[in-house]
Amino acid sequence: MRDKKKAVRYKKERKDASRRRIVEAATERFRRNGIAASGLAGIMSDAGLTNGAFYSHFRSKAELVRECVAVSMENQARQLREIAAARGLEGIITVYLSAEHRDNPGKGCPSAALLPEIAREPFETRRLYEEHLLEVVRQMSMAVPPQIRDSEASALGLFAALVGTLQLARSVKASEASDRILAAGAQAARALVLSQPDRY
Amino acid sequence: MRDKKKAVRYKKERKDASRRRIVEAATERFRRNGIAASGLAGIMSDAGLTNGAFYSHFRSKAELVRECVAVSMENQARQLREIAAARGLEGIITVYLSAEHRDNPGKGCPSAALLPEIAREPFETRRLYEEHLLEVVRQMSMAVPPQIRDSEASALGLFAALVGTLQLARSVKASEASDRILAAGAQAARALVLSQPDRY
Amino acid sequence: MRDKKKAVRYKKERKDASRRRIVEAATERFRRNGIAASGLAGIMSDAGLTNGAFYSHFRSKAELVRECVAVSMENQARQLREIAAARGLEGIITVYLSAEHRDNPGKGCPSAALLPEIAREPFETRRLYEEHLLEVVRQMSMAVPPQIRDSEASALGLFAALVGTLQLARSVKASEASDRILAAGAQAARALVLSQPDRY
Amino acid sequence: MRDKKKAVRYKKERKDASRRRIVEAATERFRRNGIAASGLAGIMSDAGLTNGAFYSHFRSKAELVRECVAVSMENQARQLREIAAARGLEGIITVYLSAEHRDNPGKGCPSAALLPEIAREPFETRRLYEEHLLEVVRQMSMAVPPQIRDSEASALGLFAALVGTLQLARSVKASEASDRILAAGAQAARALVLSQPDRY
DNA sequence: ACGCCCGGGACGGCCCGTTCAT
DNA sequence: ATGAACGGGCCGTCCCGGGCGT
Repeated sequence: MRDKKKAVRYKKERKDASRRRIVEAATERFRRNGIAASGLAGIMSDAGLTNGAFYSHFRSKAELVRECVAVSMENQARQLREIAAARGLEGIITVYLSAEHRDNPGKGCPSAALLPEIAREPFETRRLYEEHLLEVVRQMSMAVPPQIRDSEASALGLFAALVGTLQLARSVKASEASDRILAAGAQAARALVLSQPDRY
Repeated sequence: MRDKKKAVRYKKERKDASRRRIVEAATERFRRNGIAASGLAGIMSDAGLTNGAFYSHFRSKAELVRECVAVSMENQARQLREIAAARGLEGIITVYLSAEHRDNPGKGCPSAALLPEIAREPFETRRLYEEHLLEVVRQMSMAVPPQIRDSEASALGLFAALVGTLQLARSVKASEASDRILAAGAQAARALVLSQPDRY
Repeated sequence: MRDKKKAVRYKKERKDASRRRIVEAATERFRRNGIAASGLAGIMSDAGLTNGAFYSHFRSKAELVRECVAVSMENQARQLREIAAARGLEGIITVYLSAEHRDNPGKGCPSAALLPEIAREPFETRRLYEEHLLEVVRQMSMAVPPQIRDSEASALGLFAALVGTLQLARSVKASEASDRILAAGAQAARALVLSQPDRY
Repeated sequence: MRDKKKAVRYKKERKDASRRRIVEAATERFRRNGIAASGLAGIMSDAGLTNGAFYSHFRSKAELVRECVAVSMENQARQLREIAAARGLEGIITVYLSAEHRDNPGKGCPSAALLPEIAREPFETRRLYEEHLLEVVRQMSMAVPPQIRDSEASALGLFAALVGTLQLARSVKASEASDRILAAGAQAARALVLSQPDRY
């Protein structure tokens, strides 16, 4: 009995390795090229597999999308918690609105890369997104200075500003305006949540 | 001779009317369903034309996208100017973050509906977007209270916050969280640009 | 106005020619290889077109199947009427159970080639088949000798015997048993409907 | 040594049991959905096994098809013999053309369900089918009344009529015409082989 | 050595953006 | 302006092979 479990476990780990590679490749492609524009064949190829293997891991592309949303949002929540612990909201703003983040959408914030597409996904995907979004916001809200009353609302406003700023910066990339947008967004973000005792 | 000119002129007007209908239909569809997910056949059908007529108006779908970006951004700039003149930034925030705007992406802000897709478009489209974005921001910046020093940066930060907030609200639409997001975004937006008496 | 109609009419004829070629190619392939085993690409290729042209003629493969059922059954009804007029039921039996018919399913009776698949098709296809089947049987029943009381039932029984016999002969083809089956089937068919005065 | 043999024997029995379950599941699916439309995955699932186990039992789907043809035809021959022994040809006609047989193709006559597909199979499958068909016909021919001279030809004609009738009835199933077809086919079948007193 | 199931290609129907004769 | 036609891509499913483990 224990042997069987072990064996199953071992095989499961092998399969999970493939599954993880698929999810990683898909998350990268989705954020870089969009969901609709990312074909399964290309994703599977990135994962070192062929398209025929896809359906032993996922029932449909929609299921893969849900998995990618869940995984990438969880990763983001974890990263935000770490940055917040080390450098506070200032660190989050700096990292989020960095040129590196702007120039690598494939590895960056899923919200900045996918929000309009997520809004058009079926309910189940949106519900999943909301769940993880609230967790992301919660991580940020815990770093909001105590003198700001509604920390969750503040974190939400901050996150929205970050997402919007990054998208704007990406849409005008290859121009100096992009850096100005990042700077303006960072200034606005700081104004929103950094302690400004003279205002209270 | 004059008659001929007149006839040509007349025909040109008819053609322009068709072109305008195509752009209107496409703008609506792009904002509602996304660019990649909007087929030319459906757009042309909405415009009361058939498939084949498209290429006498545009060289490619990419060119249509550019035209739609330009036209919808111009419309937005005009609307913002009018709202700003009548009700100031407060009016802009209220209208932009209204439930009506959230629930009708097809008639709303092109940036909120399309930014991640625009970011993946070729350079020329992004250049065009930047041009119109700056005009939109300029309209808003003119309504920024004078005591705020860098009015353009403020307007940029405000616009980014509005766009991000609306996208978040749409991605969890039909959830009670959506209204909370709109409220939090509006609060943040007001904090960014509205008069703050204690600062005087 | 008349010119326009003419032009439209002319174009319609061109389109109908393509459509007819598609239906002919599909009917041939369906009867030869079965419906499920016949891909649209091969059918379109037979029709001298590429797969992309299919959907300007039919909304789906199912619609093509219906069209093929209707057309091939109509053809069969017409052929049976002609043979019956010239040579009576004896001619029908001889032609239907000929080696040529057995060896060319692609050009032969759709019922013999497709009945089990038709039985698994959606209702609309089966309804269509029934409609045309009754017409086929009616053509045969008109040639049933008057001394047989229920001519429609007799024609039905005859048609069933012909279909079953042809299918059996095809399933053992490449063996002398096939000819014996055709002969036995023909004998049975004649026993069913040819005038046997001593029995009444 | 003897133990080993026993173990081998035991294992062989287990393997044979698996094989039998596969054949049963496949026979059911083939007759219900057709050969081409029945996937191995579904068949193996019905048999309580997984996809990959298939190829330790059969070299290919075609081999499974042959096995299914052989087994189901043998079963049919046995059933026909039993019915003939108890109730003669009248019993065979009644049972074969019953509503129950029409409505349960998955458990019924393989010829009625599969003949056109069998006709398209490679030579070896058709040879196998012929072999078993002749046995089926022999069982029926033994019940043909002695006053009919060529009992095998009569049985062949009868079987063809039964098969054709059942297929027609199935192709218009859920229509009132279906029962009429069964009745007409039964009448024809009886006319072919049952005692005709006025001939004595 | 039977069974599990991941994986490989190929192809299925359908739809896309684009062209061109009318 | 029409819409048939093109060619290629989409997601999904097929049959089959083979490495691993009981």
